[in-house]
Amino acid sequence: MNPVDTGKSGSPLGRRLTASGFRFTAQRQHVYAVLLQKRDHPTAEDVFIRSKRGMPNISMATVYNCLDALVRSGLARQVTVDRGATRFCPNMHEHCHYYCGECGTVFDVDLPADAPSVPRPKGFKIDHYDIAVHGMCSECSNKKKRRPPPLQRFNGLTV
Amino acid sequence: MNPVDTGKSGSPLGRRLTASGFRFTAQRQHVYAVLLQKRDHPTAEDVFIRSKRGMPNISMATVYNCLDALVRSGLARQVTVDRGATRFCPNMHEHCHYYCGECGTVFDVDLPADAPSVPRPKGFKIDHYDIAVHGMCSECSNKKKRRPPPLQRFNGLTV
DNA sequence: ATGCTATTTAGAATTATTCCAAATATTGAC
DNA sequence: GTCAATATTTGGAATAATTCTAAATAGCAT
Repeated sequence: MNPVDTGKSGSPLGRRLTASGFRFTAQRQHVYAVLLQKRDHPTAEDVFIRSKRGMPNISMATVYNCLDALVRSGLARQVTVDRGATRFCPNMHEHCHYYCGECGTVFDVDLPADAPSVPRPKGFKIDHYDIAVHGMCSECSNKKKRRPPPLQRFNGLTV
Repeated sequence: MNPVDTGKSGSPLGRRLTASGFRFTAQRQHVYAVLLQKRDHPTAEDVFIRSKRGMPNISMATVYNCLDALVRSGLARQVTVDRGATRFCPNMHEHCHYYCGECGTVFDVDLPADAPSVPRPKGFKIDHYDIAVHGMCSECSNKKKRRPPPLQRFNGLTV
């Protein structure tokens, strides 16, 4: 069915959860499937809405719980590129996130093998690192070029 | 007075703000001084509390506005290492943030001159990038080693 | 099948941030 | 320096994001 796993208890998903001390539940399986299905870095609320399609009674609290379990089990990553809702990403390859401050899109770019390793301060135990690149995607820069004037500042907010 | 600037209108601060289309105000000057004073990556609320010491009538909305203006003027950076309140950092050198998931501390580590540059996808205009290293600081790892058992899981939260 | 305990649920509660409208302050022009 | 134009500040309300709670349910080891 799904490109990656989403299987029963003996599946990678089930094993990962169990190995991290979590139980394998229908909700976690479903939320994980939802994450894999559309890799557009959805927020918890996005995941909630998508999850309800196949599991109408799932609750927001459960979605948060499942996402946490997935993150703690190494099956997904939290993406906090800016203020506002946290997003989630099931891509566990070493990659960085490109964030367009115009339209809010986030996309992955795999890091080259000769990864830009980070300094390791004495005593600090590194779990993982996140690289977020902020800027403007090509679509948005094109739009900007065409329509330059209609731009005003209200209370420090550019609209 | 302050190690960096914080001066009057002709100061770096004033010039930076003006160059970005912002006005130079006492509140922005004060908030910036507060940021420089204790570089522990305070949240907006921390900044609010600290700012009230020298400027008792400043409001939370103003603190947000000032912090935004500073960020947009290139005088401070937003630090979003995890869910929860955004933090602020006046260190504009190229550096990365080390975040201890145990105690929540964030500290800076300057990047070596031969910086780990990131890929530049075609058409994407890079403004800046953030590197957040997640793990456990030395203090916390020491504490953990000494007291290993008292650790329980409540609703997916490790306490 | 049974018991222990994690998980789920709905909704309340909390936290973080943004919005609003009126008062005030800054800046540039005269 | 005065004035007008407009950005900023304020306090409070409103919204958004996340966490908490207690009771019902379900997973897993025995």
